Amino acid sequence: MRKKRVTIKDIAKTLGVSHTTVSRALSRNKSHMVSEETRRRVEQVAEEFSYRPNLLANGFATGRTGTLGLLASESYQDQAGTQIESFLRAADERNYRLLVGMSAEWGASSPETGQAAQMEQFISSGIDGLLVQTMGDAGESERIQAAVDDRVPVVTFHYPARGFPGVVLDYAAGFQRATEHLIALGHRRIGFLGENWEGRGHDAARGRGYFKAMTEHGLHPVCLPVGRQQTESGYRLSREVKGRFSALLCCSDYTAIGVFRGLGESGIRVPADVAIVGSGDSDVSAFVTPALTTQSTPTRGIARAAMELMVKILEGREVACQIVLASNLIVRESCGSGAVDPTTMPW
Amino acid sequence: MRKKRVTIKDIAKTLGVSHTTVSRALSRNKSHMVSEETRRRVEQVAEEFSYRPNLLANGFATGRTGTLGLLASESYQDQAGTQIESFLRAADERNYRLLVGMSAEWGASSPETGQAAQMEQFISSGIDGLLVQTMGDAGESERIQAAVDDRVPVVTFHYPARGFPGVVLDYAAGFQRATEHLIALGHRRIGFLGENWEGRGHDAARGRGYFKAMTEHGLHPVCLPVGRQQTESGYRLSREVKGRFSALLCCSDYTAIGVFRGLGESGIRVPADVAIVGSGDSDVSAFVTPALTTQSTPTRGIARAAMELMVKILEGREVACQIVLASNLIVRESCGSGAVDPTTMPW
DNA sequence: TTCGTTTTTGCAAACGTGTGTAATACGCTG
DNA sequence: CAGCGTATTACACACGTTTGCAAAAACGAA
Repeated sequence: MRKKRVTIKDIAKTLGVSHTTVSRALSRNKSHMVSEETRRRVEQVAEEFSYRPNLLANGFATGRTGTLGLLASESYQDQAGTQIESFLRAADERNYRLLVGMSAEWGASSPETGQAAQMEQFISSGIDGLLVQTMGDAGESERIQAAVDDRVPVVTFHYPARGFPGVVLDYAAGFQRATEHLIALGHRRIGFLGENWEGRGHDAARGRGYFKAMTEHGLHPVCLPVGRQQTESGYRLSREVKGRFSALLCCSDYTAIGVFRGLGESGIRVPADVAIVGSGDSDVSAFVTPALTTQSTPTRGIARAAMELMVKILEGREVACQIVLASNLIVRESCGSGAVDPTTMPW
Repeated sequence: MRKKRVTIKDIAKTLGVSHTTVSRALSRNKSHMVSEETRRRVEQVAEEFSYRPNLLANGFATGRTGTLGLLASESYQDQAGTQIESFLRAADERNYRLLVGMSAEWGASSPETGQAAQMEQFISSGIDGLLVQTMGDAGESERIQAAVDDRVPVVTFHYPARGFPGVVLDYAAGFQRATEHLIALGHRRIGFLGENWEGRGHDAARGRGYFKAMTEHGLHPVCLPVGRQQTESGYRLSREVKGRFSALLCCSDYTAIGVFRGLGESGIRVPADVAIVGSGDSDVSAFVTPALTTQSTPTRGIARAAMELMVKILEGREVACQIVLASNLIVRESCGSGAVDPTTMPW
């Protein structure tokens, strides 16, 4: 910006060699060697001039930039931080940089700021690959397909998207298990608090698991739709619980915390009067009172696996595969099946 | 990657004009016009071929890439998500892309993955400007100076860094006010739970405000150092509270939640036995029980202001300035000065 | 027609790096 | 000494775009 860059040509000039030689000396390349003598001299001058390669030019010349696009979904507000952090860490370990975007819901707001536009920008910026957080709603795969148009390899995470390799968390099985756990505890009137119900949106898979468990046991599934502000929504929805439900499944730990508060204000006790299960196993979930029984979401594991998959694909060692991660139920106090010392939990 | 890109030369060839003309037709540039007729034809073909400009080449040619580097600090784990999201939104509004990094503590782990290395990578990748989350510790300004070396404009946020424009939150004043609030409520034995105490680290400014208020009232300041896992640390530290303190100031809402839990298990009531103040005004803070009195941290405001400052600097409309944002105390239940309906709080 | 002015277009260089191919130098073998 | 292989280096072009400068075209007026 303000200072003139040092380029390989500057180094070449000082040493009286061609810039080609400098380039080869610095990028340890198998084809076409450079004499050990020259390499030392080049490296010394490079060090002396504190030369830094221009990654832009490098990427421009080679077609690979060492940058990946990460497109997170803003509907996972509460987890977004941990999720992005995990990816940053995983990318850093493999010496990749991350162009991060957070997309609004599909079709929401102006298409300019939508997911498709973001992908377009990322691809134009020369990313080597694209990591997309999926929500599992209908037509998602086709939209990604249309936007990316095979220009760059894609790895999805969270939900499966047809035709794309990805890391998938089995939310449905997890929530089915959670529901069955509640049923086993004797609950019959079990409600589901999720942002979306049936078909589209990122709570749908959990909804399916819940639905399956309920109907298989001849019980009637009921959904209370949660809004954007998860904690506040839980708080508001708690008013509708009284007498209707003996147990609630929340698609987010934060929703559950809002419910805690609301029920507490109405004098309803958790878990004595109403059992509650959350989702996400966020850092606080073990420390709220009562400690939250929750569906674990291995955010860091997802990031790590997705990153590894991407690298494999970029190196041509893998073509297409879906890695399915299990989602465990972490039983604490809020479901009423016994207290657990929070410090013994395996984070 | 798999498909061949459409370039301006392809368009030029189809129309039988030079690629220069196409370039000018597409980048609405004042100098050297293109006839209205030609422009229409170019735009039509570009549309037809679904041409996308190669931002890499563009940036390479112009020296500006439309990408900013955002270097967040991982010690703000709990806020990182909201913080990054806010920046993504602000960047998107101004049509900038964001290369995001999260740095370990200065000097921690290998220097390869440290903050300096990240900055180096970002600058090499051709960012137009660098947004750095500061922690306010000694020597920070010099380290940034050394790493960036005037190659790219810098805007810091959270804490002031000598010599750099930035958006600053007045943590010290905020915590001083919070401490005085507790003193006014009659508390004398007030403890401070922060990651760092005195001098370095990102809780130091809060510590100074606390220290000032305490000593000015002839009271003895005491610090309980918090570890990485804020919630868990709060939980553990709560054991040391009994009989020692009547009030605690926590540098994070999550630490406060951990404390809640620990005190509750020991039969100590909040706020009846111990008053607690948090920091961050995170989404859950109004919904835990008791609702948390907390120092507000206008995360979104910081991002917006920092982004605006950066854009001004890039456009040459501003040179150096520090924008100071106030940090308010949001009084809820946990400090014992009265209950507040959480839904009436101004988020 | 000729000239001058304005508008439009093209040429060529530049940005920093990588890479295929040719050139040079050296040593070895026959 | 000729011939050949090998190790090292240089030349030249490519990547896709912008941009200064000059050339061409268009137009109006003398």
